[in-house]
Amino acid sequence: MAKPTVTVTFPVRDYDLSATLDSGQAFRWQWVDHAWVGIIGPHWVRLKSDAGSITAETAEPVTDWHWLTQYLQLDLDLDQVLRSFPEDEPMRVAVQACRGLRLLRQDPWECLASFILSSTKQIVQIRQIVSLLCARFGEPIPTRLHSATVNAFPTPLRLARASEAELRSCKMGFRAPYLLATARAIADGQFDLKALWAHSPENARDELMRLPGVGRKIADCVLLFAYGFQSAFPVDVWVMKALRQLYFPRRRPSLRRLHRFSEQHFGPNAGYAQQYLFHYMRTRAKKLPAV
DNA sequence: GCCCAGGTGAAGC
DNA sequence: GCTTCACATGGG
Repeated sequence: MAKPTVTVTFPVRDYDLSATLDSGQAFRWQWVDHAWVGIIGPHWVRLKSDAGSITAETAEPVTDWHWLTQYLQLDLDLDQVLRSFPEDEPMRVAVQACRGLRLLRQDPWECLASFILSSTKQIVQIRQIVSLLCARFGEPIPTRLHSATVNAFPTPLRLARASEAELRSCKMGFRAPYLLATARAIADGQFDLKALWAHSPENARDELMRLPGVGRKIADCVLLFAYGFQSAFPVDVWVMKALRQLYFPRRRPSLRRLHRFSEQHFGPNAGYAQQYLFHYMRTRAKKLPAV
């Protein structure tokens, strides 16, 4: 067993850390003094990225870094994923625009709760809501920051004990009853997030969609960003725009049609392709406000 | 003021 | 099956 340390460096290839942590998968990462600062489970962590490596710094000595390598998916062969994409012009452009973008492997509960809060919200606002929720209900955890206290993501049990009004005070509006009911279902043991690991993607999706406030899109996000079902293909407003503009320029296909198209067209790593399309559309929109 | 945001659920056909 | 609407809140 390795000696406990507070820092570690991993060699990486084709890993765009900023694109990955800032692409609307996770909502707690902050860019502070040329580094990404965030919370993974009970760990506060600061990440710096160089040409061929990622360096992590924690608050307390660590022997087993699996929680981090798993979260960042450092063992994934990105080339193999990119090679599985369809060879068409839209995918070439999207990959070229953000090569090195990765999918994270997040905690299912945090991912589920965060995306329940995401509906018809901009990413900056989702961040704000999640931040308020953690500050108000999350357990304090050790940090190397002197300026602020840092909290873990609140447990289902803690949120289950909250009132709807308390949740609404975190600016989540009409999403409050959904989050509360979902937290209670999980805290009660009526719903078992761990059991989903054994399911097929389709069954796991059906299960997730039984939860209040969880429809097809949010279920697909959880399948993709937490459970690692890489065929899951969340279709939000940006991906819908991407598919319509890039693949159906002068028609207006239904959402159902787009789902069928995504299943047939993008292959076993469709979810990865989706994230490239999503990020491409968003960054392009930022650079070219007219389009 | 307006329109939009990593949507969902209920109600109407 | 589909379409329409309400639902809070804040950014541009």
